[in-house]
Amino acid sequence: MSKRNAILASATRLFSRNGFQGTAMAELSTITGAATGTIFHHFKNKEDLFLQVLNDVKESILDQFDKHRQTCRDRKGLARVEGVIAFYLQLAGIMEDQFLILHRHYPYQMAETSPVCRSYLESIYTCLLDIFEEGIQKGLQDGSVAVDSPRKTAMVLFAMVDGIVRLNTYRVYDAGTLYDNLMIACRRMLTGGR
Amino acid sequence: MSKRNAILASATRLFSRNGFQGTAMAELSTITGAATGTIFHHFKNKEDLFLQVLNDVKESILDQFDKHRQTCRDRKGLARVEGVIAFYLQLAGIMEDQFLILHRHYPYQMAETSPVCRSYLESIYTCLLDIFEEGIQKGLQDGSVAVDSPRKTAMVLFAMVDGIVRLNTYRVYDAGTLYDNLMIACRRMLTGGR
DNA sequence: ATAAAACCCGACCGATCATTCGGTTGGTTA
DNA sequence: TAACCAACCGAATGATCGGTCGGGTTTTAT
Repeated sequence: MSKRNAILASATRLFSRNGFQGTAMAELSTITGAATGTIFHHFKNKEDLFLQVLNDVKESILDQFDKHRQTCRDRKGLARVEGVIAFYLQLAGIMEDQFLILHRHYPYQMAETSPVCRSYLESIYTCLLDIFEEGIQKGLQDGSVAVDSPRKTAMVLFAMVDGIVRLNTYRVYDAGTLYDNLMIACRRMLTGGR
Repeated sequence: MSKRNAILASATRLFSRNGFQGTAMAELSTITGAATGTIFHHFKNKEDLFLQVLNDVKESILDQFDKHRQTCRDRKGLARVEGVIAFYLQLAGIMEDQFLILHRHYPYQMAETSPVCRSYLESIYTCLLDIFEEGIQKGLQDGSVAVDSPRKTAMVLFAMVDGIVRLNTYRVYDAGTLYDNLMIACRRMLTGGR
């Protein structure tokens, strides 16, 4: 692995675990074995490094969901949405650091002044909401789903799943034991019972 | 207002907006007009100050919900839960800073080493979940709610509402327009249609 | 009135921070 | 061979950080 990529990988872990302000360039230097000068050779400053990390996060998440989207083309709408939720929970476990960064404040704060940052976040959330909505739309056609506003329902659904992931990483409660209840809740929300 | 309380109030705002590491004692000193020596006279260090802030957050939130609990004694279970959600959304708007602190990473990180911090967080979440569960239990008795596990349903419900509050403060999307959909989702989750 | 206690001040300290800079290396091109 | 360049290094820098300290002022109790 090139030094640049090693820096990027370690930065992802440090930023997600300790936050932006909580991550020292000196620590990153120690961990990666790269001199501080090397880090600033590859990235013009700390913010730039963070942006590159966020870009990687965006690309890997979008990539994963693009792949997943193709595995459930033929399913019914409701089953598709359920599949997306299961995949989201699974991915949040595998790509813990990437999801953790999205649960921190810094990117959203940065987004208010940096259009690039904002566009990365928008890409991610738009993609996720689109996938949820896609499943709902399909469900409306095949009759497995009955809701008023597909987009808004997708938003509420996403808030629920993401909320559980967040409370899980913060150790407020254990998401594993909630899986079944989450699925039941999802089904009820989308079908209105029956 | 005493200097101590002025410091506490400003610290709440700074910690919530800029985070723990992002808040400088010098800035707090400037804003409150208290010398840094004065701040450290009242609070033994930055962490202690944060704990006091968190304690205040806990007490004010618990206080608000205790008051609210008494205004809906006679309502049916389902209506009670809906009332709690509406109250939660309203409160998250009014007490923005307090809720924002609970959406930051720092308290949960601190909770892993500080039992005091952990107990504050536990008090808050236990109280909130209890209120949700209470409504669900009542609903099971009066027939307005039909679910399997009241506690777990309360967790999923809370994750949904809190998730929306979070995505709202991060400006990912606007919670105001989702109010109706949220309520519908809640009702479906609890009744299973019908 | 007076002593004690509590409150308040801001200059100061050592540590740590992000960032810079002068210089070395190894591979590529002319 | 000579010139070049991107990758790499780490000591040095100035700013900023949390926290201390010695001394002053106000409040309280007796």
